[in-house]
Amino acid sequence: MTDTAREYAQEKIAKKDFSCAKEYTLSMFSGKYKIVILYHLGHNGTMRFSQIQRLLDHASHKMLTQQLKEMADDNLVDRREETINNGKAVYYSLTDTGESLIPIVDDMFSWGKNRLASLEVSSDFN
Amino acid sequence: MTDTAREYAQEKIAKKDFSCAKEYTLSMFSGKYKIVILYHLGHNGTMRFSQIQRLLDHASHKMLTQQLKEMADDNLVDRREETINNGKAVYYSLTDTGESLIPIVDDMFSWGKNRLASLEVSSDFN
DNA sequence: CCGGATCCTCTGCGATACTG
DNA sequence: CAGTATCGCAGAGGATCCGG
Repeated sequence: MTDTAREYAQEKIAKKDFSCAKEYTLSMFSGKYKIVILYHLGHNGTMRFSQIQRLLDHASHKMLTQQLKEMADDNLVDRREETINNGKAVYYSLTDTGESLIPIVDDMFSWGKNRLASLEVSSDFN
Repeated sequence: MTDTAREYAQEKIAKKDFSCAKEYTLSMFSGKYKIVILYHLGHNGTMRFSQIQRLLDHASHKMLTQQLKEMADDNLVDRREETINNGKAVYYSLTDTGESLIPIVDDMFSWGKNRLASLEVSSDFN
């Protein structure tokens, strides 16, 4: 994102002003794809960059790198780089902090699935 | 938002394609201020437009109307309009569907508060 | 295979002004 | 008071190229 809300919360925290719980919380989630990334890492464990990219076929290379970098800065994901003979392989996994978000992420998606299911049922009457 | 993700999910659903649980779920939350609005409506009950606006002092009039309209379209909030002698008063409250999100919203914020608290502690060592 | 830098396009969103 | 319409710009984000 390089989102304004994100920067706003980070500045306050940098100044030891912790009176921004809502802004802060949102800044953890609000990035494009972040929740989906958390979800996949939570359920698949460690993944390479290219694996994540394959799962998010709408996300551009740039966006993905950006989001993952932010999440690493926020200590939600771990980034481990390995150099192979020809190139490099980068592995991402959840930190403990990232893991602690998984229940919430799961709740969000199961809420969504339920809601979609009820929409689907009521659409039978069209 | 008039967000692309939101439109994407809505189009699929309009075409009776329900294979977009993640996109759909995110499109419910991802608007600017939506989570905070949910939070306040969940904890304060029915509120007038101007009351909500006072709580979100960073949100412009335009954005608030827009977000509230989207949430009403998504059936997360109820909109009740009353005409007073001089002008009009608009009351917003959560629908049952909106209510069903409150536990998740609460979890999000309490997660954020915990996380902030631990950041605060570790900053004592600077 | 991955990430960063540059360029260029498109859009989110604020400001303003107008309706009821 | 609440919502809509128009305009304008900063910034998000895609495409592409390069460097490791």
